[in-house]
Amino acid sequence: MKSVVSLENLNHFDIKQILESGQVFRYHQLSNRSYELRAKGKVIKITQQQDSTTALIEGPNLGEVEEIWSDYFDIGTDYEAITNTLSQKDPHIAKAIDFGKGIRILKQDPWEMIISFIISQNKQIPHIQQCIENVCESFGIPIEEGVYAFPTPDQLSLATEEELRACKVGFRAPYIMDACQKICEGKVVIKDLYALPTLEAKQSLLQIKGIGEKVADCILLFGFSKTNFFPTDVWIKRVVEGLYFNGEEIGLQKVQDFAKQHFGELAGYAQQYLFFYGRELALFKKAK
DNA sequence: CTCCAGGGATCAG
DNA sequence: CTGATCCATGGA
Repeated sequence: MKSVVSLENLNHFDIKQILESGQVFRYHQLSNRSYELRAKGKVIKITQQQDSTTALIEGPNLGEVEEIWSDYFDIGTDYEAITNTLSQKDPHIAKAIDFGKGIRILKQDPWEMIISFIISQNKQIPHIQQCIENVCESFGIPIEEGVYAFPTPDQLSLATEEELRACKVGFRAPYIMDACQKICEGKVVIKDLYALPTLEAKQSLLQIKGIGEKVADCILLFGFSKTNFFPTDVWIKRVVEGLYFNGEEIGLQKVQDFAKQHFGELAGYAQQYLFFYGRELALFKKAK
């Protein structure tokens, strides 16, 4: 049965900016302020109303539980305070925030983040999205016609390497298998990672093949709300070098060090604003 | 055709 | 420890 949930009294909430800032993959635009989103085992249509302070969430079998979605969209976090603090750091981040002040960092499923960002390495965003859909179709349970839930660890652990390669994940197939194995055997325990000190949580994730510095940071930021991490990919590196170092190539490590000391505990939020700003305006494209 | 993508594992020095 | 090379796949 069709049901509707509404999020009200929203601020710092722009559905386009939230979904298109690179943190989430299973969505597509339906119309101007309306998107289909596949998350939490559901397919929803989310539409931001004209007044911008209300968003309607529609879909089958949503139940009456609004908390699920207000948690997912991080409604409890005070973005006014975050953006005020960050904007005072320097004019560049202030401009990036002004450009994308409706961004929020979603609270996504950690397991889905693990697999999604393993797939993401050395791929373009549309390819990542396609591969994830392939994996869901092959191993997830159907939600509705033609749409499948993200497979659980148990479900995905049944996949053979050949079946995974058929999903076009290429050399990442063994990485996915290793992630399934370590989660299912309890070598990496997702629930425990929330409580662990952030660096220990990261060390745990780094045991999984295919998870390195950047992928681990994405998983921690988007799946575990560890908002002090600053995932540094080729894009954010170029943006930081372009804005803060006059376009000079200072290297990955120095970009990370700079972000950590400059943005401190809010580095993860800063990364989202800078990523969306740099990517949306196509600033600092390839070096040559 | 060549180059590269929200990188990481592996190998060479 | 740092740097080069390889890894599938698809689009520019």
